[in-house]
Amino acid sequence: MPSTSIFQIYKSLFQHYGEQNWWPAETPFEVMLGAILTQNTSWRNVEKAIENLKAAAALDANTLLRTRTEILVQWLRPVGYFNVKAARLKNFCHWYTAQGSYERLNKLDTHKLRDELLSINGVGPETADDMLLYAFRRPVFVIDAYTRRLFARLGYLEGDVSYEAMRTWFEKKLSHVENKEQVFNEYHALIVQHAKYHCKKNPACAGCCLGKICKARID
DNA sequence: ACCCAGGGTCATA
DNA sequence: TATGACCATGGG
Repeated sequence: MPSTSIFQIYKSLFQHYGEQNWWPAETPFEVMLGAILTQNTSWRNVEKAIENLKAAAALDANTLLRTRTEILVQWLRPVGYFNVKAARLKNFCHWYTAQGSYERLNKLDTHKLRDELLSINGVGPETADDMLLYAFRRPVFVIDAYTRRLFARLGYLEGDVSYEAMRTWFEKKLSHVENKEQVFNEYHALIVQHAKYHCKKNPACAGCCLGKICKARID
């Protein structure tokens, strides 16, 4: 286990990349739709689909529920898996409207809200945590493939530990920090940013995903 | 031509 | 519980 703290890695990433200002969306509802649409899909493609929904003035639960699946699928085409995701969006909208409103949902404690989100077919642990962190501003640490890969390469964890085990591990390591919600928000975004723009563009980073930062300040 | 992208569900053993 | 198949467009 490397000696550098998990919080120190955060500080290094933040110093290197700066604030990420996630999630790129205008409303909590848009955050939640985007979280489903970006499943195993590049954000660039999600933006196109969101644009289609906005152009059709269909970025709300009731309109989406009224929209015929054949039409919705056309709007979702750029994200891939459009048949699957059209069904998942409708599942989500059914749940969302049944809950009444965002304000009402936001009254639930984080554990209860997480269970509710996970009960929706098409919302798994990572998508639920995206929603909790970026739509409901709860201090939940999101685990994604980049997080697994990075911290496995740095020698902190095995890459195949369960989602829950890894999430609680991070939350424990960061249990002392102030403004947890804000730190978790930036941390996840920074990990994605790092994976997208550093590892691939820095050949020297081939074996160590934290690249220059890792060699200069962490290892 | 191949691989990956801000995953999740379902059938099978 | 643990794999594998499947979903499907767009960019490198």
